[in-house]
Amino acid sequence: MKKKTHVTIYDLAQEMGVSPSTISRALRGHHSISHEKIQSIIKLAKKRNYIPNDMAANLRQATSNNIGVITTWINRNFHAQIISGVEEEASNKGMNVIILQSHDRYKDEVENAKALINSRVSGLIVSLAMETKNYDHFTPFFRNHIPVVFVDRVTSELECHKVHIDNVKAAYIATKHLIDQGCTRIAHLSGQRHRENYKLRIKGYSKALKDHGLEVDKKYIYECDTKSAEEGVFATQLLLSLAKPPDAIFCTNDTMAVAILQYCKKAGIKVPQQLAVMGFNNDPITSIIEPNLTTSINPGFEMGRHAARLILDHQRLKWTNKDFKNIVLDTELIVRESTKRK
Amino acid sequence: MKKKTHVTIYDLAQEMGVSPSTISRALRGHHSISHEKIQSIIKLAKKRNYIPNDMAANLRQATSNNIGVITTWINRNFHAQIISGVEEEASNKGMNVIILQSHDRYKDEVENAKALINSRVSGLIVSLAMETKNYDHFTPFFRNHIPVVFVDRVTSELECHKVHIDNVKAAYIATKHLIDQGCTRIAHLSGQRHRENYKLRIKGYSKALKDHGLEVDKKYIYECDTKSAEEGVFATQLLLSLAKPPDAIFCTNDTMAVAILQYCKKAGIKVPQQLAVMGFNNDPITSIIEPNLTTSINPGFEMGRHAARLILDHQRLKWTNKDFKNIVLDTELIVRESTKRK
DNA sequence: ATCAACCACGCAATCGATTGCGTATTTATT
DNA sequence: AATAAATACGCAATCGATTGCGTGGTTGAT
Repeated sequence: MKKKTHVTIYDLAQEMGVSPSTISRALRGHHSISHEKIQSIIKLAKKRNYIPNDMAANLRQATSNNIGVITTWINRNFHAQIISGVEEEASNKGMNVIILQSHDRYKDEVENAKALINSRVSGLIVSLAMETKNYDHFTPFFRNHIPVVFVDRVTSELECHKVHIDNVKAAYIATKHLIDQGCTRIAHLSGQRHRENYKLRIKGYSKALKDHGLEVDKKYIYECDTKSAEEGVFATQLLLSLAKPPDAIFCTNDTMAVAILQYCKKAGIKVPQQLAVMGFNNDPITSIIEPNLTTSINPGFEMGRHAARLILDHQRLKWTNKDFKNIVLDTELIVRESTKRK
Repeated sequence: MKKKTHVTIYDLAQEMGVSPSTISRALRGHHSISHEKIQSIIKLAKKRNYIPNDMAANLRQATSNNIGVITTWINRNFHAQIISGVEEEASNKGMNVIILQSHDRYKDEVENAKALINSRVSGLIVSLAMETKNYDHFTPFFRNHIPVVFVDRVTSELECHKVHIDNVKAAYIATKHLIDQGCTRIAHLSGQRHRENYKLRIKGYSKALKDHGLEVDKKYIYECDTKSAEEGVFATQLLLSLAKPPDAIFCTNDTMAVAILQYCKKAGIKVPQQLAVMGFNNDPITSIIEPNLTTSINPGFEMGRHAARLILDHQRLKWTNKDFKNIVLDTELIVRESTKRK
């Protein structure tokens, strides 16, 4: 006995005594099908529990209704925000979102890219892994005219859509705030410099120092690997053991900054008097930790929405591979107690 | 001019002078193709940047290599953990994860279910929306033998795979802890009772009270709608304005508990002496807020892994629709300062 | 020498929906 | 009245990979 499978338009066609084309057209409301026929076909489809097979349709149309997302860690607030934004924008246009995580590893990112191109996503949204220095795994997308959007973790080595913040400016403003509070030995816990975000933040940080007559001391810049709580504390201990320990630490994420605050509490270091601490991203924890953490808004959710919209627009408006959008979103410094010295 | 599209096995076949079948078999390492031919085909495929079209393969094989996930809010820590677990387990078996959020709305959940059945996911993982009381939108999955796994937010109205914790026990242990600390008027901020998790927690809470000679006062049980920070504070204010205000509040999530701690600080209410506060889920914030929040571990990541594994096993072992697994994971009470009265 | 068992591969159908082109019947236009 | 245009639908190819069945050619066993 043949295994019973899903009901198809052929089944409906046979039962109605019309052709499959008519069923297909009726179900999509094609104008050349009479109104009554459309109604009765819809009725029959419901009755027979007909379920359209998107795969078949997509194959035929050489498209797909899903957007691929490669992120580093889904369970980090900032990235969850991005995904949430993408999903929100995509799903109300009938698009599905396929999510893969790279765990900040190059190898995983390559695997993910391969999986997504194989499944013929109609667009790709990527937040680059920390490790990634080579971008060849994205060329199949370009070659096949599949739009790629980088969010937050972008690269200037590739020409394509980008959604990010002005990292130089954000870091400059953050650093300037510390200077304004009277800090003179400001350290910076950054990410690895080859990842542009961090390079740019170092740039903004450095520029702010120079602009205000402070020298940039390399010993004060620590390039983190994982940017984990542990690493933040480790780096802080290292910095505080210097001959001239810093009187402020500007962290490139909130996780480290919060960990430092906790460490300071244990170690009896007064924040912000002895050490001003500043984070980045505006995670929910920043307004819960005591003292509250000064940080900068990094609009993950909005980034996600914009990224998804770019994919959608790329399709809809049939952009060529030259119409690359570069969307720069606003950030904002949120001043809280961890840096208020005055 | 014909628009240039992806390279297919037909293109490769033509160039090699063999049939498409041979290409297909070679690429999948079929034994009936000679070893040298396999090698040269692989080489050619690489040279021509051949990209397999999973959609075509899936269509033919009446399967798909993606798992659908319907969650409530991606950007809530607990749910992000679940998704992360699913992705982790799925992706190293070559499966992709499609994520949709219901925002705790019934209507969205129905839409999501429809989208996922249309895209022919090979399995569905669901954490039910708060609003959902009717489960008919899942019957297409059952009818088509697509495995469905409920995680955390399960329902007893449907027979299928489930991954959750023992909510009665967890709530019992939590409540007992408060009793042990000398609390006698223990309130409970719950979710809507029709969602089983919350009903069961209310049950465990009530049982603990009764078992220890305390009466269950309905005024002390508040069923939250959104379980947001605001709602938590609102409910607390309500409870504290009672003739006999509670001396402990057991919240069904950490968000509310943390908000209450913050409120208490402002309002000058001493925690835990005047009011003991307890959360649920063990979000990262719980160990950051001061005083640290007592809570219960809710193993989201592990739940996600188990759920994905069930889908995978269901496929691999060709389970029938009767082999339903009910996985109950361990929880653990994490006692911290917010309830330590002794 | 003979029959079985492989080996290496091709043919053509198949998965389910879409769509360009063609046809036959009406309706509208001038 | 004659041509144009719209209506209502069917035929068959198509998207790209998979696979049951079939066919010659080898190898091995008895």
